[in-house]
Amino acid sequence: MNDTKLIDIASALGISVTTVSKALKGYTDISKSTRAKVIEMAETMNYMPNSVAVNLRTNETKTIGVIIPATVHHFFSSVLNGILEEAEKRGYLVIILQSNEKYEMEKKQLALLIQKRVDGVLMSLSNETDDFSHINEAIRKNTPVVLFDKIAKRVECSKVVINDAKAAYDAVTYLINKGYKKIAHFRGSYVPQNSIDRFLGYKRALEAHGIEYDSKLVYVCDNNTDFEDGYENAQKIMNEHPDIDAIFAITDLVAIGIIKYFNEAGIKTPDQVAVFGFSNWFMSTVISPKLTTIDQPGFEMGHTAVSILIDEIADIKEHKPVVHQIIELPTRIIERESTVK
Amino acid sequence: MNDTKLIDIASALGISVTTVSKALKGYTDISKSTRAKVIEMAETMNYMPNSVAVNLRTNETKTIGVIIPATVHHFFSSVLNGILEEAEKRGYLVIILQSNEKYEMEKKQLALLIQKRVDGVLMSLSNETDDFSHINEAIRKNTPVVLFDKIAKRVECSKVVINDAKAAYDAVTYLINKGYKKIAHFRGSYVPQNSIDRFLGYKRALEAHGIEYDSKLVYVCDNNTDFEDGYENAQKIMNEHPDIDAIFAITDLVAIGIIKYFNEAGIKTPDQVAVFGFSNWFMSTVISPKLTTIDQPGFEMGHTAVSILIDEIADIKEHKPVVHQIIELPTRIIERESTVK
DNA sequence: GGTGATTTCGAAAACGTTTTCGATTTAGAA
DNA sequence: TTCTAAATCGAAAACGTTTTCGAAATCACC
Repeated sequence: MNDTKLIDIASALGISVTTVSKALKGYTDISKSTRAKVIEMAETMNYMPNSVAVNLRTNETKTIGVIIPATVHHFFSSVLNGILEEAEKRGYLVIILQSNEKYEMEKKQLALLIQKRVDGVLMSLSNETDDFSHINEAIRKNTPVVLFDKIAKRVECSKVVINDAKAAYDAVTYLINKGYKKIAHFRGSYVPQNSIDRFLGYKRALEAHGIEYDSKLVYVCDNNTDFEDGYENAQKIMNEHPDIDAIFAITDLVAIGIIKYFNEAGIKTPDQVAVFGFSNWFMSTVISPKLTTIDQPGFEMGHTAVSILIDEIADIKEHKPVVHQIIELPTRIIERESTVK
Repeated sequence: MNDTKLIDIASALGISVTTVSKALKGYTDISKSTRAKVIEMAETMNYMPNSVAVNLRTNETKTIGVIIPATVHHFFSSVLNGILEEAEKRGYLVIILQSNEKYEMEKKQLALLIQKRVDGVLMSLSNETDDFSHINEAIRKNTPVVLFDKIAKRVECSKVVINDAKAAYDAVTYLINKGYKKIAHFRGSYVPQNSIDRFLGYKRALEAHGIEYDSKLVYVCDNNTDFEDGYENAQKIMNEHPDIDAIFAITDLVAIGIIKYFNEAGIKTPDQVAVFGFSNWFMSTVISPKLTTIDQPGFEMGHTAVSILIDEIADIKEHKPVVHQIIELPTRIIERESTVK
C-alpha cells in the first residue's frame, strides 16, 4: 500500500508541502512553472487527497446522513433514488440509516451522524417519535436537518411533504362525485401524522358534501409490511356493513389486500365496491382491476429535500441566516379501473 | 454551537487531555477516582468524540461503501436492507452510490470511496464493466472489495452470488416434470452474466431432458423498468408460436407483463400457457394468478456480503492474510398458481 | 528513612491537510 | 545603484484525537 501524500510530492520535487498544496488548489502565489511541475508529479504519483485529513482541517465532510423509518421499500426507494441523484449532482455522499420505526434507534442514529460530522441530515420520523429534542439539539449544534414525508409540525426546520389531508379530501371528494354514497375508510395507526391527516381529509370531505361521518365505517390497518391487514378487514367490513359501496384505503398495500379479498369472494370491484388507494406504488398497476390512487411524488421529494438541505449547509457555512422552508409537493389522482364502473 | 472536546473536559477538571482520553477509553493507568470524575464530566458536558479526528488518528472510518448498478428497486432494495441491518449490527455506517450501469461512473465512484477512506466496499458490477483494473487497484491499496450478484469471475476477491444457471435449470426442469413440452424463454439482454447464465440453464435443462432447443422460442426483453416488454413479447409469441405451453421468464417483471397480456387476451394461465418468473418480488403474489418463481435471497445476500467484508477488514488490520471466499446462496422454487393446473 | 516496585499522570508526537503570515527573491522605476 | 512593489515560497499553527514514553508520586517493606 503506497498512498502518496503531499509530502511525497514535495520531497520528490524538492519543495515544501505548502507549495504543493497551494499549487494543487490553484493559489495564485505559485508560479506557473512550479504549478505545472506539481500537477504533473501529482498525476504520475496518482495522488488523491486524504479526505479525512481534509475534513478535519476544513471542518466539513461533504456528506449528508439520511434516516428513514422503515425498510427500503416502495415509497422510500423512490425517495432514496431522488436523494442519491441530487446528492451526487451536488457533490455530496450519503449515509443511510434506518430506524425501524423506533424512537430510541432514531435518536441514537442521529447522534451517530452528528458525531460523524455529516454536514446535514435528512429524516423521516419514526411512528413512535413524539419528542423532538434530539432534532433541536442537532440544529443547535449547527447541523441542519430537513424533515420529509413523516414530519412534526412543532420542530423548527425545513420540511418537504405532501398535503395528506388535502390529498385524502380530494380522493374522497372524487368518490362522492362519482356517485358513491357509503364510503368506508381503512386508516393507519393513531400516532403518525400521515395517518391522522388522511383520516381527517376523509372525514372533512364527507362532511363538506353532506354525508354524515360514521366512525363504524373506519377500520384500523396498522401493519404495513404486507396486505393481510387489508384482506382481513375487507372480510370483516363486508360482514358488518355489506352495503358500503367504496373504500378509501390509507395505502396501496391495504387497498390491494382489499381487492384480493374481493376477487376471491366474488365481490365485484368497482361495481359493488370501489377501492381507492394511496401512494401509487408500482404494484397498483399489477393488481386487477388496476388501482385508482394518489400519486405521491417520492423521487421529487428526495430531490428537493437534498436541495434544500445543501442550500442550508451553504448558508450556515457563510454565516448567513437560514430561513426554513416548508415545501408542499402536489399530489394528483391517478384514475384507474378500481373506481370507474 | 458548543461542541465539547477533550480539552474542555480536561480544563474543567484541571487535568490533561491525555488523562481524559485514557480515562474514557478505559486505560488501566488511570485511577478509579479520576476515571469516575472524567466520565461524569463527559456526561454532563455531553461529550461526543469527533469521529473525523479519530479516523485520522486511527486510520479507519468504520464506514463501508456500496455501489449498485441500478436504481434502488425490487431486488436491490432487499439486498440493501440486508446490508444496512448487518452493518448496523457490526457498528459500521454505509455510504451508497449508484452507477446507473455506467462503467465510468462506477470507476469514479470507487475512487471517491477509497479517497473517503472507507474501510471496504461492496459492489455489484454495471452491465458495461469489462475492465476490472479499478477493482484490483482498490484491493492493492488495501481496501477490500466484495462483489455481489453481478460479479466478474476474473477478479480476485470474495463474491456472493446465486447460481443463476442452476436456478434456471431447476425452473425449466420443474416445468418439464410438470408435463410442459413446448417451453419458451424470455431472456434478458446479451451482456450481463445473469442473463447469459439463466439462458444457459434453460437450454441445458431442455437438452438434458431430450427436448430439442429451438432458438425461435427465445425472445429478448432488455427493458427492466416496466413490464411492457413482457406484455408485447407475449403478444408476439402467441402469434408466432401459438402452441407453446409454458414460458420461463428472466424476471418477475417480465412474467407479470406476460400474465397481464394473457389475462386481457383471454389466454388461461396456467391451463393454456404456464408462466415461471425469477426473483420472487413482492408483486408476484399480487398478480392473479399468483406467480411461480425462483426465490432470490437478496436480504441474505446483503447480510453475508457485509459479513465477509467486515471480516476481511479485520484481517487486514491485523495483518493476517485474507482468504477470498465465493459464497453461493441457495435458491428455491416458489410454487404458486401460474404453473399448477 | 531508604530502596524498589507500583500507580498515576502528562508532554509530545503523530495522522495529512489548509491557511496565515512573514521572508526572500525578482522586477521595475528612479 | 537604490528603493519600492510585486512575485514566489515556506515555517508553523491548527483541526481533535490516540498512544508512547518518561516523570512524578505513592506504596510496601525492611
